[in-house]
Amino acid sequence: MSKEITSRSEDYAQWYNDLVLKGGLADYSAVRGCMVIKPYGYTLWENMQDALDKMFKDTGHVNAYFPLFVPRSFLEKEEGHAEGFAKECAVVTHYRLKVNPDKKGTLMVDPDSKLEEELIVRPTSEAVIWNTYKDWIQSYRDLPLLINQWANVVRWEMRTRLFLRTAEFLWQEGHTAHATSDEAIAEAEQMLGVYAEFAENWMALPVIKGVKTPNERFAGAVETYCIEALMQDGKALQAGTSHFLGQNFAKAFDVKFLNKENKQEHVWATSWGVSTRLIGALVMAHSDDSGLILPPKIAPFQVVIVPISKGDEQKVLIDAKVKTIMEQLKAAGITVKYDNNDNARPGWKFAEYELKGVPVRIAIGARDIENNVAEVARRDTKEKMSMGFDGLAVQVKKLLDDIQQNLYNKARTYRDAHITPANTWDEFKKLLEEKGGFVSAHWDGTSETEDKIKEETKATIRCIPLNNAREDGKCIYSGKPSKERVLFALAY
RNA sequence: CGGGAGGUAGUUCAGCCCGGUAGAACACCUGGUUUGGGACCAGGGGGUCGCAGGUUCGAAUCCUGUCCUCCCGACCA
Repeated sequence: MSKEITSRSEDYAQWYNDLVLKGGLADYSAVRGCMVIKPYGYTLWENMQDALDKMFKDTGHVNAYFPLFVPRSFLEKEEGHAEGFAKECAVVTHYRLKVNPDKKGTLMVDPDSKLEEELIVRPTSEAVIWNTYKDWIQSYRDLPLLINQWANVVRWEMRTRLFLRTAEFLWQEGHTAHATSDEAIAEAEQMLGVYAEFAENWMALPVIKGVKTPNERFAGAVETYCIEALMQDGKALQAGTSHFLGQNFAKAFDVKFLNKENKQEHVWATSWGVSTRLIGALVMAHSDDSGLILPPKIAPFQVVIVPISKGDEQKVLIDAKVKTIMEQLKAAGITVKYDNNDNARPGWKFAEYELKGVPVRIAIGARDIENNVAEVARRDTKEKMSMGFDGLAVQVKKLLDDIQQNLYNKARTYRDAHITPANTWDEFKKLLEEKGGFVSAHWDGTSETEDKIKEETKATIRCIPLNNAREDGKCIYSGKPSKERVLFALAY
């Protein structure tokens, strides 16, 4: 099998696919638009889940699970929401198959099993959840309701890409209900902060926090907050969103509570989510032409040990030495894999674990045992160093921290170098075409202008950064007055 | 959903134009030699040629339909 990775500079799309496939994260599947997440990729996702889940719980949330199917009538209730998702829903219309009488050995939909009301495979769970919340919320004492669910959702996209846009994907969706608007807005902002912290501290992925323009807003939301990341090809990727839903869903599903003054009020809502798309972001942000580079904090395993042995006697010696090293590393909280598979030689394994992005590789041969050192290689810089066996865990721990920090710094430097102000329309177009990245420019605040710019350049407003500096200027396109700059970019 | 390319062994692909017994490399299995950056020798196993029709004495190859994948576009809270 070819293990060569397409060069990033030659064909970015192919480079990305190679990374995912050859890095062992996922495979294409025989089912339209869906993918198989392999154990290595799923372990990565589990590590991400663990970190996020802890952050959710630390901010007072609990997990629950709601049904996969949404009756059509539920989805219809919030109009904007319904329209936004209508075009990409998988619909269950029948509940039974039967043997095809005209053709033995094949099955057909039993026409007698037609459902009176279609069931939609959830593209998101607001509808089902708000229908439930109606029964759970009666008084202000029931609020706030802070619930998250880990689930799969289905969106029938026309064109799919591994992790970035698949027909079915895994995610978490938080759905909260509050007594006041302020409290709900604070919740939406808090969760955006959680996402940003996760992206930066765990994934080593610098992100920009901001709000979406009305055009890019979630269907049914009053305000959509987002974190935007920059990929190595200069395109932006929406990495997570948090929505202030106002009272839209409360009104659509008639969710009211009795306040302290004994008056009925509609509750205020938020929803927020991140998905396996984050894995795509990770892949595109940190990898090189040798393969993936995974941040130590979420890597499926942080260290791989490769033995280099000549003959069975050495093998026994090395196995014994590695055993003590592994105990040392594990005691320090480091996850480690020992690959003493006989089939592959060291050189093959070196290349393989580089493809998989394992942060640190330790090679140990008889020579090393004699000298009381191990050869330690870091994936991010490919630098090799010698480390004594004594206190190895402490040094490796330090190295892992260093790699985590270095990945962030590198991505941050690249990102910061790719936020460029543009003051004229020509400059704006030139920047998008030649340099890529975020272009910071004045915008007159209208959807019409936003649409026109998209039509002419394919660039969209990624976000209006939070805490944006006020600055008087003129719209890059229409020349009308503007009070602040917004970030444009080509996006995934 | 439009345009393009494809689907043949576990993987990557050749064979198709011009119909005539199913191929290569890598991977896998056995034995041996090896092991510090993708080892070598010898032997071996493995494919209803995506699926369904049609043409033909005969179809991986020609025709029609269909499903799936990739790339570009449209679409994408």
